[in-house]
Amino acid sequence: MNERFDPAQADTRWQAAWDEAQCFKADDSSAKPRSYVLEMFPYPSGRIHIGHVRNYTMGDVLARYKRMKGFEVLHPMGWDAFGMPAENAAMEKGVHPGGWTRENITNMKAQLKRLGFALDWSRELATCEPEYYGQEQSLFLDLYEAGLVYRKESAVNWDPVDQTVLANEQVIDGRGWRSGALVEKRKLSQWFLKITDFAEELLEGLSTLDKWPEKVRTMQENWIGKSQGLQFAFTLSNGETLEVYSTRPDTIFGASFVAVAADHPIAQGVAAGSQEVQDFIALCKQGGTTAAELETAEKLGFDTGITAKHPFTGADLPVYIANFVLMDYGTGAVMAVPGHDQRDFEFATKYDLPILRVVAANAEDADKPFAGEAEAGDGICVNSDFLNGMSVAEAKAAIIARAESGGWGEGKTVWRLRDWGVSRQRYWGTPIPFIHCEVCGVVPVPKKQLPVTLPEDVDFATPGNPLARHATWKHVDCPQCGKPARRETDTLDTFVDSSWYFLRFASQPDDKPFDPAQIREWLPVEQYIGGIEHAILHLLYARFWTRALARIGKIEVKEPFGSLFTQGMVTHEVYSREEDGRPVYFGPSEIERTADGATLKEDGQPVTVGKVIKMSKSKKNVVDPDEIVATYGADAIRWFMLSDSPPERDLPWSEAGIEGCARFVQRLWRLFGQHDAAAEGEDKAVDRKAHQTVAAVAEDVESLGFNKAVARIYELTGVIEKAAPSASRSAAIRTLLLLVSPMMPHLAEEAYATFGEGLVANAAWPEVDPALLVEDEVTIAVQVKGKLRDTLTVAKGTAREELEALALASEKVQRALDGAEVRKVIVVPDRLVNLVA
RNA sequence: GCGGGCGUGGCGGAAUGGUAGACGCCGGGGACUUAAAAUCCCCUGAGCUUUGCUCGUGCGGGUUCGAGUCCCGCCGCCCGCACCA
Repeated sequence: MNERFDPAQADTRWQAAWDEAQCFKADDSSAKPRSYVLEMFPYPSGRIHIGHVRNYTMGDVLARYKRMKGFEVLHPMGWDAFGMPAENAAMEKGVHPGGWTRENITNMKAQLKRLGFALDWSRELATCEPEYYGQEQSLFLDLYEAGLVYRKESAVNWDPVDQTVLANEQVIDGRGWRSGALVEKRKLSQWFLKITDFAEELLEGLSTLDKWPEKVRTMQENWIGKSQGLQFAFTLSNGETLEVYSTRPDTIFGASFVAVAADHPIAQGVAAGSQEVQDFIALCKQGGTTAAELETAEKLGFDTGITAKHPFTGADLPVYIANFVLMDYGTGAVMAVPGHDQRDFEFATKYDLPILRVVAANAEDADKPFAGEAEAGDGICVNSDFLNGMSVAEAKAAIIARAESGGWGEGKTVWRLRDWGVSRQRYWGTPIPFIHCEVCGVVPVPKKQLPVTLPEDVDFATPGNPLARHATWKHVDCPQCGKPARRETDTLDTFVDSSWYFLRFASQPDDKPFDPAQIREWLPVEQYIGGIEHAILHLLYARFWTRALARIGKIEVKEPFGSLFTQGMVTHEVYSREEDGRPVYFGPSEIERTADGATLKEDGQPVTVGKVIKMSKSKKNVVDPDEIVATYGADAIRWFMLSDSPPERDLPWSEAGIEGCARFVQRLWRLFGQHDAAAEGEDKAVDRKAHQTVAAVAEDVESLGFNKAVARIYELTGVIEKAAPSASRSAAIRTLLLLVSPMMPHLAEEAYATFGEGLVANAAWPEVDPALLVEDEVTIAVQVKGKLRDTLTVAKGTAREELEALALASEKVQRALDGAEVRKVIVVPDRLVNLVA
């Protein structure tokens, strides 16, 4: 063997060998148990970044490990290839989105290959290819037939920069999630998916996802936002009625005013005759929507002069227009109970409205004053006529029953979740397969005419939708009546593309989206790995799409991802200098890092070492995976991605760290070179350590505790290095090689080749001898009054009495006792002895 | 404001209620070398009167023979959500 491992030549050689042997091709007809390991597929931006490397390395280690454990593993890769950046590139550089995207895919695929991932490239897919999006159109038509797709005129979130419609989820603090531009409201005819039909199911389903992070489940639960309450109508003094919704109908006797949103019809009606009201409404709409602004925003109201009659007391409650009431939730109007709702409390305080107590800890507290804030908690009803004495829950049920029997209201469940608007006025997306005919209306494209492909000749010189202004593309004959008609020019939200790609990976026939039999074999995905930023959007849509396909009988599985893991970001220090009052940033490659600071290589002068934050181009604190691979090899960067930080937390990148990893690669190489099949002799300690490590690393990998697995591998390496040559030592070297092979596959292959046993990629995970997991000697802690004073090395299973005697015999213990009488002795066998004096 | 998470050496982090700081990085010392690189060995929480002792897991209490771990109350940081009736 060579003295040094040379990744530059070994990496590509083994990557070619795996391709040649088709090692990672998943066999659909395999008799082995299945394991589907999936990482979120990337957008083909052109270059992979270090976050991809971390994500895919984790998945790769798990996939390779599962293969070694005897599973038929599906570990595929593809491209989330539609979307805005390709059109931006077209506008900026004059390149075609298709050409730009496909070139990026070629580059990024080469980059992924250089990292040696065990992927089944035969199943590679790109959502921008007609083979994929044509099948998506077919599924879309199926959902349409099932009544889960519809069109409606709706006010949409219009992004003036991207010139497109955004879903609610894509609007963050009133700004487009991609462009950051302030979103406007516009009325457009839009395509929708009936995700609200699945609200209950999607909520219920969360409870079955016990291998998902609690945090993600909570976020989805909040997003779906189920609430139960009473909807009822007030009769107004002007003769109209006003529907309100309340989740606290038990507090109805505490209502002291009614509030409507600024854009509620009542408000609009009052505004028609009053400039003052119009000004107030304008003021309400002006308010910011960021968290900080909302928190400090003052409650503002305008008395309309109208009153509402209380259904029980008959009191006339003033109707206010209030800035804290939202038009798009519930009915856009609320009954305000200041005593038991903080917003109402603040409002009532400001406008000097009555604050009544209708819930108290007990009946004696019925007239207890409020301590400057509303009491939203549980208790019993007071000052509430027939509800008095009931708990909040009882009173809710009672009032709803009363309203329903009286016919003036009904119990109602309100959801925060809205239907999913999927229309995008863009070119680079899946064409929505419909035709608009003046005679027949909206007509689906017949399935045999699919795919509806995108035209190639498009211009991006002006903003707006290139499909809509294309000279010929949209002109077609109506499939029903044959008269001239017009194609739908909207394309689908790219989140639709990523809502079923995991099904297409499992099965990709030419003539249909997938084969249900294969879906049954592979799904659900055993382990899904990706970024937390997809906690709501992608993951909720994929769950919905899967359930929708299940409902119409296309598949059986209801939850696509059995276990979900969200990995942390890769971070790095920021280097900067102040120049002309603003910071100038430098990349890590321009910097010389010293013990207590950093200097710029170019001039040798110091730079400021800033915080460790997420890598971003604007701060220049990025490293290029390709450069790292070229310098240190694929195995070193893979090892770094797994080391030190727990995978769910952020991983701070450092140049010293990657060098340490590269050193360890060489250290292992030297150790592997010491493998000697002819060595003789047993070394029980080495045997034991090796077997314990196999068991522990298996456990760590299965729970994705890669940092712990790495630490154990270091330990075993240290033990073997120090051991004298023996058959045990050689066996341990071989074991170590197998353990690191999922993590450092190139190094492992290069060394394994000298054993003449074929590819380590096809090797089995080492068997564990349970007898060797148990130590026969243990170290016992001896404490005096809970403080460690000595340790004893004894045979495992030494009797309590003997341990106590040995402990008392210790000189150190006697000194610590200092003649005091031992009053109590606690013995935990094989663990410790505690002498209490 | 609500929900969730986290606070352990210079740094990343280990620790079924049972020897705190595994493992790695940084740093220091030494060996090898003409020299360097590479490699190997040793040290590396703080303090002290250094065969050893004391303190030490954000702060203050508590439970326990024994608490980083459990309970109560604070402080700080991070993430998510948010005038959702």
